[in-house]
Amino acid sequence: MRRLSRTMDSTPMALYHHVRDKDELLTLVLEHVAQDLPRPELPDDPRERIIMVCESMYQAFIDNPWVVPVLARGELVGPSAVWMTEEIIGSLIACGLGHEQAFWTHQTIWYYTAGQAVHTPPHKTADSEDDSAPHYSAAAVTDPSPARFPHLAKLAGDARSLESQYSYRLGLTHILDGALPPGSTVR
Amino acid sequence: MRRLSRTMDSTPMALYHHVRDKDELLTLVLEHVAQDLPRPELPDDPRERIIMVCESMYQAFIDNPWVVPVLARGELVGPSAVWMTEEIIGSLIACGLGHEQAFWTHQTIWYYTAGQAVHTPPHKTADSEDDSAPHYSAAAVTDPSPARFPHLAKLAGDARSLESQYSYRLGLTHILDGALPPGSTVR
DNA sequence: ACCTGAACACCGTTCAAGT
DNA sequence: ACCTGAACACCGTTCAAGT
Repeated sequence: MRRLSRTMDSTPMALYHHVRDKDELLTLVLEHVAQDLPRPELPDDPRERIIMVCESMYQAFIDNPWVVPVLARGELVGPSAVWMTEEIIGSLIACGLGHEQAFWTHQTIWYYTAGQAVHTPPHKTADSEDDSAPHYSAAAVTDPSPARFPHLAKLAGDARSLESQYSYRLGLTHILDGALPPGSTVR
Repeated sequence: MRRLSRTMDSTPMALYHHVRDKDELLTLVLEHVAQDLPRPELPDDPRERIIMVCESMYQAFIDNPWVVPVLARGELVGPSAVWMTEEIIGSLIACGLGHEQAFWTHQTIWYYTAGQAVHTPPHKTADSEDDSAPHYSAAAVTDPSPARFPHLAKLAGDARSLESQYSYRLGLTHILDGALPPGSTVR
């Protein structure tokens, strides 16, 4: 609130005349973002629809990282983004799931998406400025002892390239493969 | 830091003589928590091993919710918890995955686990006290218009019971079913 | 070596007051 | 109706000083 009011050359308290709370402000911005989300043309195949909706949802989180912790508090999604939930559940049903299964699978997808979004560092913006203040940075698990952690040791070298090859889509397709009835779609 | 020092009847600055940073302190506590984690006896079947390790990982997050955002910053896991990663990747390989596939599937599981942990509200502790300060609470998607959101409308009534029936294990098994080669285990 | 006090630059929010 | 200033109760951290 203080920072925002500063960018507007105003006082913190001016904001409180338009908004009860920081929470109310966040909700309003959330809905604003939700309204601006592009609504892509979806393919006919329900499995492909799910993937496309989920990827735009994921992209929305990457573009607006602050949203994820706010949504995690469980308040609201911004009504203008509800079509995504509807679309995912509907397409899951079209893939042959029952209503309950569809709901649960949506839940799984949601957790996966939010989890990855939380762990994806926000865009390096211009004002990152490479800080160079050393702070305390813990030694990562760069070289695990091969004796105790043989598999990690084997992976250690290629960790970066492996991580870069991982994609949101990969995990999503695994979830779908595991949740959808076999043969629901050509694949 | 200030709050902690207050509970110790000390000054904020006393802490800084033992620790460079808030980050260093967090890392130390993180490692302390990691060391106290119970290490369950694991079954022989690799798929069951994965499930058991993941569930204790998930339980650890539920018990220590503050850990999740800290880990999300990507610094460190606490060396004493690395055995979990090793165990999961090893068991995935034992299920028939290649090293890369195992790494990626572990990644998927991790995102799913973190995502669900973030969304699970912390234990209602005694000091929650039901606040009763109304604040701003957004109207949830309780009754979606059946015209625009037919599936959500159908689910709306049972949302609570459906959510309560959902379990961490369900999503996890879906991921495993989708990621593991077919017939890798009896199922 | 270990701790303290004062200070700096932040937060969200309340309350009484100004136009 | 809209904005302000002073105040309260918070943050993490630095810096000079005390024992």
